[in-house]
Amino acid sequence: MRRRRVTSADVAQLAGVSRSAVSRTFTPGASVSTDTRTRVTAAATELGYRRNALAAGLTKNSSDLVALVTRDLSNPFESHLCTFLAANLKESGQRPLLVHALSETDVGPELLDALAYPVAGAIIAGGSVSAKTVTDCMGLGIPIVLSGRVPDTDPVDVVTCDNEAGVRAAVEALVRADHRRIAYIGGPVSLSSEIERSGALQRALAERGQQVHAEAHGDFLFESGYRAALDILRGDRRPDAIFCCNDAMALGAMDAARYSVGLRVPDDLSIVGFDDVPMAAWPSYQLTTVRNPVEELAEELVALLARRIAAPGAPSETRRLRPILVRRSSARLLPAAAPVTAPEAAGGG
Amino acid sequence: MRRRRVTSADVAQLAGVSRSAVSRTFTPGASVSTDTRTRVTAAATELGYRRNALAAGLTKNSSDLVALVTRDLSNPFESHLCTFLAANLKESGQRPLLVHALSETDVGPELLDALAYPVAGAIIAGGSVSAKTVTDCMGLGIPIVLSGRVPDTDPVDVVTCDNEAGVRAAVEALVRADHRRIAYIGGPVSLSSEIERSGALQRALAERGQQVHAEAHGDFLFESGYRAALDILRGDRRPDAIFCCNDAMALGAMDAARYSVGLRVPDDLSIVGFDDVPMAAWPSYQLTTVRNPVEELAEELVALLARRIAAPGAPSETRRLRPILVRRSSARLLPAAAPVTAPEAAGGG
DNA sequence: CTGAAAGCGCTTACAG
DNA sequence: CTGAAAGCGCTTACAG
Repeated sequence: MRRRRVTSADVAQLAGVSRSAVSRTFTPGASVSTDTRTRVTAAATELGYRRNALAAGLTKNSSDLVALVTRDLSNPFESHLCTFLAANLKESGQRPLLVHALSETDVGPELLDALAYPVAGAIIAGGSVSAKTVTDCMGLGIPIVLSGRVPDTDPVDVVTCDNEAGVRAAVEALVRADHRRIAYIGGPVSLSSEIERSGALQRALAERGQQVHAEAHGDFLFESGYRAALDILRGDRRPDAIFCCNDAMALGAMDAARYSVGLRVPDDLSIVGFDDVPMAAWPSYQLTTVRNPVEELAEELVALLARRIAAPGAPSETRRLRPILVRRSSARLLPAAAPVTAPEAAGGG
Repeated sequence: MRRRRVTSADVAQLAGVSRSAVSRTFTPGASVSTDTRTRVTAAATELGYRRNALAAGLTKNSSDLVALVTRDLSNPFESHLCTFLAANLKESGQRPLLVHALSETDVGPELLDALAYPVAGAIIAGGSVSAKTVTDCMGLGIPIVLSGRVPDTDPVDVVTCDNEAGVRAAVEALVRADHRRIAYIGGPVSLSSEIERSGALQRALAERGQQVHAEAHGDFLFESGYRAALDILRGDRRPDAIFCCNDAMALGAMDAARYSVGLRVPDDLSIVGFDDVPMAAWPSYQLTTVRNPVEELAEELVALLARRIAAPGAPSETRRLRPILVRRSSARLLPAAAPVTAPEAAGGG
């Protein structure tokens, strides 16, 4: 029972105007008389006219579609980010075309495939992007902004958090509370967030005459944090703190410490995460963590994309958002020197 | 530096064939000679040709786009479902156009808006749909399938789990283990999953000569489960078990019981959830829950949509998936009568 | 401000 | 199997 779609010609006829007039009525900023606009609007309502975005896009060779690339929506940080991205995109009159990437190391294939649609741009919310993919997109004139991942090669717009400052704040708080054997659970070694955070950890510790006490790697998921913690905690030289590259692994590590090794957190072992996903605040965990400002991240990504669309030639930009150390009971820390919620307190050194 | 898009005409010229031939080469099942196909493919590769999905869709008045309607991707069940939906859609050659609904009670406005694109259909993964919205979509000839929500009016395709059987299995296990004061934490009273599960709970208890011991309602989020549990547990007549309409609230309830009221779970209080989200299996919770088969749900939704697209006139269908009671340590239960993982064990009464 | 006309890139009967 | 031609529904110079 698929009715013939009502077109601008139908509306034009009913309103007694040309199709151009109909088009103009629905194009913000176009010049139409009030009278025409009124009649067109009335006719459109009566007929239930809905502009065909496909046809509009064809003509303009662009659309209100934005490729939203994700890797794993089951990852709480990623899904949280996508919620905010969806809201922000809607607000700016754009629609997310969801691109589900398979490979952790390059979302290229799926992204390129999605470019069958003349998307206005692409936002990489999850997964990584190879230098080649960035080049390809730029060659095709597709604006692209990345969340969190800093590719070492091509210049591209990125919004990420200031990992150095975040890690530094965590280390400072741990060391000040006399932690001397700080272990690390990292993510996949090729990812920029892992590279930046582990590097920052080494530097921050070195400045304080320490070094990473033990290290293991996971895949950013709970289970891998659990296993990594077991590896670390079963060695002879037990750490007094574990810093984790993200919250999901930190939660896993905490469960391993408590339920498999029988340690008290934070009395026997402090645990610190990174991101501040909703679960970090749950009573069972009360995870001390570096808050990755996800709401701001979403806003900036959409804003940066808009800027890039408006000015394709502008120099690329990397925006670093201020993280905040959120003190909860999973780490044995001294009282904060300054109110932790004040913006100054977020700074590193 | 937006290059002119390479079109089928460019490919046709290079290959020395007509545009029709190019189109046929990229249309599965169309008749093209091997020779033509080879030359077209070569030319397309050389030029970096990418079929313009917008133009293709315009002609066919349909597309490979499927509206994927969500309400809150921060909800673990919903995001988990979307992960699988994205994978299944990709497999069937479709692309999700992400529609972010604002209202819990009717995703209509955003969905209708998204129909500016000639989507092949719509999948409602989150949020509810009003009868009017269903009618509107059917009037527009847009196939629509719902996850979990059973609208009381219009006939529409639905995939949901057998709530009656799931709740019954949980109640049976609780009662068999001598629970006599079973409380309930429900979701928003207008949602079909709430209606079905609370109804099933009452019936299952009534058959065993019991009734709901106490009741409170939340919004399916952790915090609301926490608060609802406090309400229930602070009354004089303390329950010996709480059955929750979904896992997120069950986890909140467990934390409230343990950390705010000081109860031992399951010694003082059994807690049972519904869904089996990943966190339910975490050592801190070990939540006994009714598993909502999310992977199968995603598969069936995509399959049902495909069927509906192929046969628009077929009678509408409601598929109920078999839930399974997953026994973990949050509820004091007797050993399962039969192997819990065997399909027969999922049955209700 | 307005309309006639061309064009966006593809697909699909149609005729061969 | 193949190509010429019409058409999908809209937008955009262009001329008025």
